Order: sequence, then C-alpha cells, then structure tokens
Amino acid sequence: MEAKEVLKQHIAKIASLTDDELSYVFSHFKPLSFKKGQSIITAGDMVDCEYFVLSGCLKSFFINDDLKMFILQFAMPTWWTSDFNALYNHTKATINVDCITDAEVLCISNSDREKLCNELHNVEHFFRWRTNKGYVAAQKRLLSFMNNNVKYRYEELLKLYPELYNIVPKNLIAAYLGVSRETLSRLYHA
Amino acid sequence: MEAKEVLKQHIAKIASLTDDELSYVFSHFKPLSFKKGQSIITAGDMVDCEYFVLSGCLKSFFINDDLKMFILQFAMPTWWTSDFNALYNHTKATINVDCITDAEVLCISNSDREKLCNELHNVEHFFRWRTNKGYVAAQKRLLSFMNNNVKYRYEELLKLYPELYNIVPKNLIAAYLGVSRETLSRLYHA
DNA sequence: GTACCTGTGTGACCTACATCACATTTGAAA
DNA sequence: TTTCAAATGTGATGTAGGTCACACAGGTAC
Repeated sequence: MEAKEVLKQHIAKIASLTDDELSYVFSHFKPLSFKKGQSIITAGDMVDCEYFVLSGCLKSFFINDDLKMFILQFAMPTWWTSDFNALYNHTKATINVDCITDAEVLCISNSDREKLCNELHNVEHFFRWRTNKGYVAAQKRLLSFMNNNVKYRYEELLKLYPELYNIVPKNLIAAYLGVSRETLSRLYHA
Repeated sequence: MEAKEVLKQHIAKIASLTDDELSYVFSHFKPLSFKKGQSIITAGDMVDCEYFVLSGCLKSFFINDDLKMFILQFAMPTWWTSDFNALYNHTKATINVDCITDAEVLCISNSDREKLCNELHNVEHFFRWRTNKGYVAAQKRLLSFMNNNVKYRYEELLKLYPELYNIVPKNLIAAYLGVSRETLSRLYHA
C-alpha cells in the first residue's frame, strides 16, 4: 500500500478529513528509508521531527552513564516515535532512535505538526487522541513494572505484540523489560 | 482565589480564550469538596469524570491481588486526575482516586470535555498540550524506574515536589516509588 | 574456507530489596 | 487526659535479579 493511503487509513479511524485536507496534510510529511542499524535520532542532537512508521521496526532507547541500554518503545508500522520530550521542549535529545530492521517512515517537523493542528481542528483532534493512547499505555506499563515480575511482563509483551518475538533479539527484549539478558534467558532455559 | 480564576489562569498559559468562552467552558465544571480519606473513584465502578484539583492533595492508585498499593500519581493544585484508561474507553475503573487531605476539585464529564473540544478548537489544543505533558512525564518516570535506585528516585521526587514531604506520609511515598516502606525508612535511618 | 561478530546459554557469586515481626512515636479522637 | 490508630524505625532472614566469566552456535565479510 502507498504511504499516503497508510496514513489516511490510520488517521481516518479517529478524525474524518476530506481528500483535499488529507493531501494537504500528507504534503507536510517527508518519506525516508533507513537500513537496519541506522540511527535516526542521536542523543545530544537537536530533535526536529517525529516519525510515523510505514514498514520495519524501530526502537527508541536511553543509554545511561554505564552504557546500559533501556528501551522505551518498539515502533512497528503505524506507530509514531521520536524523543517527544526534546521535540516539544526544543531541547537536545536524551533518547536515541534507530532501526532494528530496514525501515520506511514518514517524518513531520514539530513546526509543521503545530501548523497543521492550528489550521485543521480535526488534525489537532487526531493528535490529542494519539497522545491519549500513548499516555494510557505508559501508565499501564509503569504499573506492570511495579506490580509484576519479569516472566509475567515478558509474556504480557509477547501476548500484546507477538510479532516482536521473531523480529527483535532477546537482548533488546530484555532492555525493554528492564532486566539483564541473562535473567531473561534463564526464564525458560536454566 | 476563586475556582474560575484558577482554571482561567491554568488554561491561559496554553490557549487564549475570551472571557465569554472561558465562562462557557467553566459552566461545564462542577465544584466538589471532599474530606481527607474520602474516595473519589473506586475500582470496579464506571468512570464518568476527570478532576482538576483546586486545593488539597489526591492520590490515584492501584491495588493488586495481594492488596498491595501502587501510587500512579499525586495530584496537587492545578493537576488533573482520573482513571483515564477507564474514562476514555468507557470501561470500569481499575484505578482508585482518593483524598490525602481535604480537597476541593472541579469535575468535568468525559462527554462535556469532548463536546467542548469539538466546539472550541482552543480547548482541544489545551487538552492536547495537557496530555503531551503527562505522556512525557510518564516516560521519564518509566526510565527513572529502570535506571535509578530507590534513593535516587526518592530524592528526585522530593526535588521536583518538595511540598510532598510535609503532606504525604512515607508509606505512600514508598508506594509511589514502588518499594516497601521499610526500605524507604532504612535509606536514611538504619 | 577462515575469521569475526552478534546473539544466546549457563555456572558461580553478589546485592538490593522484600517480608515478617516487633518496638516506638505521634497525633487525633473521645 | 487517656486511648487508640496511624506512621515510623529496625533486626533477622529470604529471594529475584544483577554481574562476571566463559562457551558455543549461526551468519556474513573477506
């Protein structure tokens, strides 16, 4: 399916835009292709855009002082990703985003999103809805973190996103769950 | 300060409404008073409203099968709280909200919020901004959870919200940090 | 083919935090 | 003023998960 059609169907679930409006909105997005392993956002840089995934799988992650990686989010097709903190507040990235597989994305700048939100009430409605979803998901994950052990969280993740099992290596799953790769391995093997 | 004025100044930071619009918006909020210890949302009930805190301090929390409590959020004046998952998805509450101190709040129903967002573009803009803030904060907390030990997270919390130290008992702080009250106590005493 | 690198399994040991039990303080209610 | 419940401190002990070390398998670059 064409990029424009993917975006259209994604937005249409929430907000109804005319074809003209959709074309206008779409004209603000820039299609980009990346290879497996390529970096999209690097901590320390300024962040100008957010990204809508068309194909492939991205990860957004934080690297701490001990060079340990923590994964905030895997981004599959029709998911949005960026360093939203840096993007909204015009500060330097503390989060990285890179490609777990080859990927195609649509990117839109912060200023273009704000312009579109301002010009088209429906677009603002869509983005409000989108962040609502993200907020609720983040709260759920936080609760699961406090309440459930690694095994439960691992199985919860795979139930929610079975496709991750085949695409994402276990060391990255561990970094998402916030445990060492050894512990994850021992859940089913040792 | 009067309730309407508090809400006005809170919204005005983000979206400019005329006095007439503000009065119209305000007319959809219902002022409520609660005593310390009173429950505002109970898990299992349907959730109809979200709450804007005028005075006092609320907590939103989850109780697991072992009756252990996990606090999602403390809500101080000008903060919003509810079980947003239940509210947006019209499902029963899994989260409770109650009063740590006597409290005054403004409450608005889900349908009235949606109506106002639909009628006034500026209001939708405000609520998009609000959720953005919440989303970014939730992600930060998640990262801190994975990356930092209890002592660090405790000091981070008190640096961000020093007023909590005097208002909120330590067992609730522990429930927010996701550790036992004993561990929190031992950080500085044992 | 050889060399290499990424991903994964696993043993030995360490540590942060949980749990249970009980003591002590404090503040509000009667 | 007395009483009681909530909040807090602290010792003893258990455990989930971390860390380090090493082994090995399967791609892939040369």
